[in-house]
Amino acid sequence: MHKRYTVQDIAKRAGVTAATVSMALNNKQGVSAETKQRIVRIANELGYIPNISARALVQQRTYTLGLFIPSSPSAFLDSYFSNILRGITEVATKAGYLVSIVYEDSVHEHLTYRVDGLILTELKGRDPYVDLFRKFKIPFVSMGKVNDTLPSVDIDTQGGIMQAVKYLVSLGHRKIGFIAGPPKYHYVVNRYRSFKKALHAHGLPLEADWMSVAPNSRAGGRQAVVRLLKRVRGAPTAFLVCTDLMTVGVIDGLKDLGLDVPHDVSVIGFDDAPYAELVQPPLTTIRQDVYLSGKYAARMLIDTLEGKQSTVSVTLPVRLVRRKSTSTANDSKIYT
Amino acid sequence: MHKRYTVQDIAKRAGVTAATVSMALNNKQGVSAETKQRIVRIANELGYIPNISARALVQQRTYTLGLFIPSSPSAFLDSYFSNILRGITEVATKAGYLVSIVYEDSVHEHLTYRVDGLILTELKGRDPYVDLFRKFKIPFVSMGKVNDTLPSVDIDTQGGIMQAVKYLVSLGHRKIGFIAGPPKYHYVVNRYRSFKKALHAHGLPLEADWMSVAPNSRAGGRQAVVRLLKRVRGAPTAFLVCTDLMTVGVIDGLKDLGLDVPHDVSVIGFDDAPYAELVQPPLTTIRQDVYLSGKYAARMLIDTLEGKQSTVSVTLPVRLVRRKSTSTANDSKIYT
DNA sequence: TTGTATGCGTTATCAA
DNA sequence: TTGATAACGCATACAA
Repeated sequence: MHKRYTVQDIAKRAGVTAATVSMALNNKQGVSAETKQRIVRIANELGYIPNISARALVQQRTYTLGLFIPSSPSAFLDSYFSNILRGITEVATKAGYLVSIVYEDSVHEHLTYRVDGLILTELKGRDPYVDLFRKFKIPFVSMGKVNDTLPSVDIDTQGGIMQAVKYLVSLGHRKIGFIAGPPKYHYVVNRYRSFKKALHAHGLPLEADWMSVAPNSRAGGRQAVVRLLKRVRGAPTAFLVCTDLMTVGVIDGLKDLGLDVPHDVSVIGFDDAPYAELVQPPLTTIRQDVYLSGKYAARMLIDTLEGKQSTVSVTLPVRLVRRKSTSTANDSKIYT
Repeated sequence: MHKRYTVQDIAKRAGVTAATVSMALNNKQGVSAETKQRIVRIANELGYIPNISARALVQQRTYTLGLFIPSSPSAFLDSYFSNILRGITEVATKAGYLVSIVYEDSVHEHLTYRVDGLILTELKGRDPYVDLFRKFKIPFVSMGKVNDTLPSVDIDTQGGIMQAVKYLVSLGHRKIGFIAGPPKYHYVVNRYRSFKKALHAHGLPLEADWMSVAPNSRAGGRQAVVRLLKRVRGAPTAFLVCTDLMTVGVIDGLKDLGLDVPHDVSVIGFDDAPYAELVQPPLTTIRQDVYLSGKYAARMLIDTLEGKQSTVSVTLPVRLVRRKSTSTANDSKIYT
């Protein structure tokens, strides 16, 4: 690249000093309109770009946001991170921030001097990192609520699951089971709790037997539903499943047992992953807009970094997408 | 965070000067073993972490790698970026580098002072950015070969497609068509060229009519195959498709025409996207290891940044994954 | 083998 | 409203 101009270069040409240039370019008060105009013009002509490192050094800030990702993210298979990253990066860029990836393994190296704040994903129940970040006083926003005091971007899990259960009830289902992922994750227990509330709201029974836990994977879903149906009599005619990924496995498992989706059993997933409409049958699922979540998270984090008043938490809407994995209740087959 | 120690702090405690500390910590020659040992010990005790901004300022380097992503990446639906990012970040972190995301829209802001080098994805035919980066003298490694002189990490497209065609031939197919994505992308023309070569190697005819171009999307695949089969007589019994995503659409389109995959027509995809084994039928496809590609790219870029001898390009193997979208040739239906 | 001096480019403080 | 000066933390050239 040709030459990298500095405030000095601009100062010289504008017949002022570097300090004035700095003030002018940063819209500080105390610079006359004319000189400011002149300085800005010269800066543009020269294609001046400030040296972030120098600014960072004096201001003790890096102007970069970190996206914190657990080492073995369970959501890696789908496009969760692509989307969240796009949302974050879009608003961060506009605000002059860079977005960096921080993996669990390397938190310590990056904690100091590399990022001004973090956006946290896939938090676990008692997450040691939350404590670490608080101790280090590094600002963060969590994707998914941790507790009521910590800043977070959450989705309306409750509302989404309420829609799903309501829809199942409208199809005649009264016995609804739940297939859960690992309960160490916040989002998993949130989804389960919401499920319980939704059942209650509809006056439906909650049978402990109708719940099954497994890893968040296709194999997990399969295994969970097979185990459940083998041990239970008077089984559910419908299942709410923790994630779309597990839902695919649940459909496998049902098929193993000679049960057809949606003819014999209805299933509803969560997330609306890209493959949700690709699989057979296309999944009825609760869609969340991860891209939008990313934008909110970045906005909130940047606001707090810049000392602006920021909402401590937002809850974004979700909506039920009706596809082919659900139909009217049909007890005949299950009861044999 | 408690206190951030500097080289000064260490120097004071070690009874030496900051310069010596710097040299010791960076393994430069000219520091006695004892003092070096002492300095290192103190640094560890204090939990010293160097201030990257200060270092960057003096060395004119940022110690961050940029992953350059087009604004509307066609591969966004699948986990391409998640995987590549993971590969890049793993090796970058170990080498002390941070990885940042650079979107097309914001290249200019980030070009200077924010990244030391770039890893390029989804390059187009005459990519203006390549010229820009060369003009700015910013080192880069491209995912997918641009030309013979520019550093790149590529996959053995030729080998993979050869395997695929060979497999189809072994199943009795002699009339093989090709469904292509937008020819502005390098990878698309690479795949098509390899296809032509593979046909030639097996003495198979290449009919211009058996090729169809469409956007890299599910709808694109569907549309491409339907158009092709409507205008052509004596149609192919098998298709090679540019991406798994389009392959899903091709299967849709075939079904529209009353054709079953794999009974009537065989199809082979490319990439082995996460959903490749989730769809019906599970796709036979050419698998590439994007994660590994990311690791190589990061390694190469860091080597060049640090002045080490680096390979200008590597070609990683791919392999044919046989699933259910292919079977023995069956002309009966098509010919009616 | 170690110390001294200097500069990287910016912002901030204070004086003019 | 502007200028002079210092400081951020580190690395390096050169002197001791």
